[in-house]
Amino acid sequence: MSRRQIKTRAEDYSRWYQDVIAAADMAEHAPVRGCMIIKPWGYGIWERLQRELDDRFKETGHENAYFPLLVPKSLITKEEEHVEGFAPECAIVTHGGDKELEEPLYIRPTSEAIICSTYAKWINSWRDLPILINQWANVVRWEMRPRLFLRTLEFLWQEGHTAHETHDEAAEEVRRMLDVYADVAESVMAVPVIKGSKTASERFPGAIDTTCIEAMMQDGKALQAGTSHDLGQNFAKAYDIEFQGRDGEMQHAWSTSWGVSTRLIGAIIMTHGDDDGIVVPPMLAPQQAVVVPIFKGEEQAAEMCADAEAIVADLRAAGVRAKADTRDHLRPGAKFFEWEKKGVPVRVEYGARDKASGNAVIKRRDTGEKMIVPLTEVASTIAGLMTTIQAGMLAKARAWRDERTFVCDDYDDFKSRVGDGGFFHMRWCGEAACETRVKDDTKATIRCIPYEGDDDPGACTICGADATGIRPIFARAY
RNA sequence: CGGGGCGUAGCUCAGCCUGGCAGAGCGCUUGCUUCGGGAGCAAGAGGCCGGAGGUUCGAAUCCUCUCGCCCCGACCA
Repeated sequence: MSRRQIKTRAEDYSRWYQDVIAAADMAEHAPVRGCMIIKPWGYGIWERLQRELDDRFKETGHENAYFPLLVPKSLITKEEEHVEGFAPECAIVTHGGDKELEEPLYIRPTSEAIICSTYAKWINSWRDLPILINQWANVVRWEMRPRLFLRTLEFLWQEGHTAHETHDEAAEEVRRMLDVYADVAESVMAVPVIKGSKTASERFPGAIDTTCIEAMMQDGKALQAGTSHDLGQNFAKAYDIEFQGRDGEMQHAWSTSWGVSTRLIGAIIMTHGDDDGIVVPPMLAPQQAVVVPIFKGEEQAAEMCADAEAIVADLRAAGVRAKADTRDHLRPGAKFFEWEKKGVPVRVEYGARDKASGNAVIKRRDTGEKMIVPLTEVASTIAGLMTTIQAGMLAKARAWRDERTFVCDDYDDFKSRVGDGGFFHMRWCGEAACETRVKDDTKATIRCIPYEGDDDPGACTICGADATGIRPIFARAY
């Protein structure tokens, strides 16, 4: 029957993840450990995602710019916490041509250093603020355990860097961009997320507040899908971003930074994929519909392929990204499997039988549902399906997550269950000691303290001391 | 960095223990037949057996060194 190339999720989740990427032809390992070659199907998804993000950045008043890859060591080391946080994972260039450099150059692990030091030159007056800039870039972090898309040494991302006159403005920016991320995650990627703040121990090095969106993967583990940082005046002080205020006094600017990366593709895979491959949400699918003509012999091939192209033209006119798979060295079944592994939202089958009846067969990737539709209605049906599927995927993912989200008041119960995955809302006294204890006991961490929820004061589930506010989410994470 | 495993065809691997012509499946090329869920047959192409050194008449196989990768643990978008 079917020749399975993909381990099932139940057999080996981690293997499934890798198999799915290979089967969908999205990416492969590069010669350098931890580096990734992103192939057209994977990159196509990234391009769609970039566009959705970039449009929203522009709508919220940001402009794109580009800062260099190489950063002098002296600049990197200015912000103390920042250095400590990133130094262990920096790649450093020591030679230029055949000469050893006098000052080593860091390959950016993130661009606060180069951007903030530049802002210092750009900003003199309160009239120069705010500065709202984003850049699309690659960064390098020498990670120990790479995984395609989720954690690679080099990855693609965007990083927004803004500077403001007041802390209120900066804080507003931090939340505005977090909202943008949450919107893209849910309405574009169909990945439900929870917005919240990190605890001190999980904060970006140098930030006073790190906000994040957290998603739950199908194995119940959490994935940080985006972050937006309130940097306070820490970087302004380290990099001398000073301006003369409305009152004539010199003061330090308030800065923010925020980013999402190609990791989001990993989130899509682990949120929507099934044992047959990935399932790409319609808004991100490089092809939303593929028409497979079915034919016998050369004459019929020409005829059915022409008809298939006509269906594609209808689909495009209806705003659907579509193509016909007219390759003649593959039989229809092989094509069906190929596009299924790639996660194309809808497949159209069209052969002599359909031609005779004036219909086409439509198959949904997300539900597997097959329907027979009159030719004249194929384009409009599929155009409608795009929104149906998109919404269905989000609803399904949300239901999955909610089923694995628990309110827990018994630490022993938590310890015995957290290994199976899921989000656990427990009361927390706010002490780092309790976080550490949870991590030592279970490898789980506080993923975030959500913004939405009810204050629920009581006893800290871990130590029994007083706990106030919204319950944090404890979970194992990627 | 600790523990474990692996480097042989594009891919997955067998062969190694016990030294003696370089192998299989998949993929690829060509042809014919096929074509509504991963096609069949036939003929082909494809190799510095990770690298270096050693033992030997002879090394993919034995020995030494080296490089690289994968998996499991300590860091992370």
